[in-house]
Amino acid sequence: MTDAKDGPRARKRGSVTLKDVAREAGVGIMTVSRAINSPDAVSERLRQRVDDAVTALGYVPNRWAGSLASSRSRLVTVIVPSLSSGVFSEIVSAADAVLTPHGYQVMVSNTSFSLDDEEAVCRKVLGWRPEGVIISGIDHNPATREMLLQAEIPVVEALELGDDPIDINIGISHIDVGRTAARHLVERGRRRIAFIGAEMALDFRAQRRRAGFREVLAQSGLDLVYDVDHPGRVGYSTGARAMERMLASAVQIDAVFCVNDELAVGAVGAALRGGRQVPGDLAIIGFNDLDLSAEIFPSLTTIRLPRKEVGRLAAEAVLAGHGSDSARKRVDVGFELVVREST
Amino acid sequence: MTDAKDGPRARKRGSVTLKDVAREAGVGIMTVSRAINSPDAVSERLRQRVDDAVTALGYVPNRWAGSLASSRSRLVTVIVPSLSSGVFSEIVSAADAVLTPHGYQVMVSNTSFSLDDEEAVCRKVLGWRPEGVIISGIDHNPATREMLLQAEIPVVEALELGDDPIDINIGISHIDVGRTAARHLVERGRRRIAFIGAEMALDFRAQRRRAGFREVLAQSGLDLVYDVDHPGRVGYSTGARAMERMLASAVQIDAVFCVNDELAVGAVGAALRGGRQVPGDLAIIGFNDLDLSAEIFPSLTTIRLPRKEVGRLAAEAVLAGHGSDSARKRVDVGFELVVREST
DNA sequence: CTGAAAGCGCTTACAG
DNA sequence: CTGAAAGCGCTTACAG
Repeated sequence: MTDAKDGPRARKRGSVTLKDVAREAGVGIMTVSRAINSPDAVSERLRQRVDDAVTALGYVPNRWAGSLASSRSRLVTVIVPSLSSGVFSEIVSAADAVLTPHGYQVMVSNTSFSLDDEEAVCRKVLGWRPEGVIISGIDHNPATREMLLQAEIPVVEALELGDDPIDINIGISHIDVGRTAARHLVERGRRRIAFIGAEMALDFRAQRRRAGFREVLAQSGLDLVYDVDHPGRVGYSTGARAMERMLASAVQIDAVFCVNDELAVGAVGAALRGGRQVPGDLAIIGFNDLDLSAEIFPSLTTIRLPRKEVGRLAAEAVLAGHGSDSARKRVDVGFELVVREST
Repeated sequence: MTDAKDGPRARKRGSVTLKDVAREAGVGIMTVSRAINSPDAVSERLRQRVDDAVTALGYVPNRWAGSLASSRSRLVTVIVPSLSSGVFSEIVSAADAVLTPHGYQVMVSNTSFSLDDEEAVCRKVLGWRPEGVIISGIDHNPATREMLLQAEIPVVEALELGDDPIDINIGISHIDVGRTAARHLVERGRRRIAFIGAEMALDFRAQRRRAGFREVLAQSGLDLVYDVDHPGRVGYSTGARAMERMLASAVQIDAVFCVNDELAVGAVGAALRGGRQVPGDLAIIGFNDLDLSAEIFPSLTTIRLPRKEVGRLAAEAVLAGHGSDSARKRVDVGFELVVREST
């Protein structure tokens, strides 16, 4: 209420504009604009006068106006399924580390693993006219694909490789991850093998890891003796609760593939607390290779997706523009089985 | 090069504007604007025609133009020391959860724990004219304070309580956290007490936890028998390496305060791997109560800062506008000692 | 309920 | 090296 009569719509008080700086410095607004954006194109004397005026007034250029006039937003959007998972924040962090030095601002949005939310989020962020989009995975609503295509900006689908990328695609085969996990457990002589997942219905990459896992088990004449999509969100506690329930069941089990490391770390804790030896009684393997996974005791065998590299490459692809260089449109960053103490 | 002669500056091809939609629908641009922003103010028939045109053309309103014209950005900036730490991403996530439903977009920036980077980041993000800023901690360069003050928007300093907040302040006393940790170890009968930190020089909150810790030890006639600011970034592996080094030293130690849970979890792993009993030989206490901390074995005693509540309250404070209600300008969310197996 | 005018704060050309 | 004009794509406020 304090600004009720400050003029039409209480015109952003305090908001210093180019015109104010120009008046203060006694020059035209173009000189101010130049002094700020290409200092070399302005005489030393004027540049100094402008700088003083900018400082005196506390001028901060308005990016909306700048973007609108120049058709350049210097914005890159990163769309991830979850903001709180360490996995995705590392990708954002890696992308940010390459984009920020180039003057770009990263804008993060999350989809909560829902394709419909993804579509809504996508529509919303395109309104900010980003110069590139990094989006998780290859599964999208048709409308989402269409929007992204129409935007005519570099679009990177990250984390998983698909057959029909929108533009650029950087990731790995999650089916192969599952296969690799299964091979490892089978080679270790495990036969009574379980699977622990959570939020499986929404996580297509997790579904494919599970599918690859079962495929290889089947080749060895095995099937999952225990297979659970535990209620609750992916996280350490869900992994622990799932393991507790599994231990309480009558089923004999000698190995578990947890669909990611968060579940696996929780499962290891619960197994130990339940008096089981890991890997003696129970081998446990995860996916992601969180920083943590090497440091718990016993340390966790897992499969490492080079997350930071994905973030970095995705950002570089955005900087490079559309994936016109066809060789770079699809990058398999590969994954690595990291054998540690838990198997 | 493909768009070299598409007109002046290859005028964003593909970019559909309000005018295009208006032409398609056979109405004025104001009707389109209204049909989109306040559908109730437009006749059913026209609204339908506009909707059809929007869909047909794949129109996405340009937020730069909208923000510029309306002086509303619907943007809230969150400035954190690190993007990859789970602690900060949880705060961002909690803030996002309350802001998104209100039509706001959260923009995250990180300072790498540097006050100078913070100042630069601040200057940069204010150019996007956010309607609110949530910033970590109470330690800022004078220029940063000045900028934030001038912006005349709600500013929330989060995570720690200070004497002279810029605007709104939501957090806890980190000195008290340190005191609480010390009291707990002393009450448990520990006497040969160590401290493990990392990146201490840049982390003022961590410094104050350490100060409070030492203060209470001194009251019991004790001092740290081992005190390390381990090289490397805060993280699980740094905690593990610090513990390994400590175990290799000649000093007798029966308890450790790790300045945060990431270090503490790594330290627990390394202690176990080094053949120590936790808490038998060594009690370990951390700070933060990561989701993980309750699930490792032995589970970690720690001090819980209600991070999600901080994020939520900060976002709500931004929505409520300036902290004019003085009772709400300073919120002590409190912390809680969570005693578990590691002590 | 609908629309033509003016303007948000910049940058892009274009003149000097 | 410097500046006045035009315009980016919207919304506000004012008429009908």
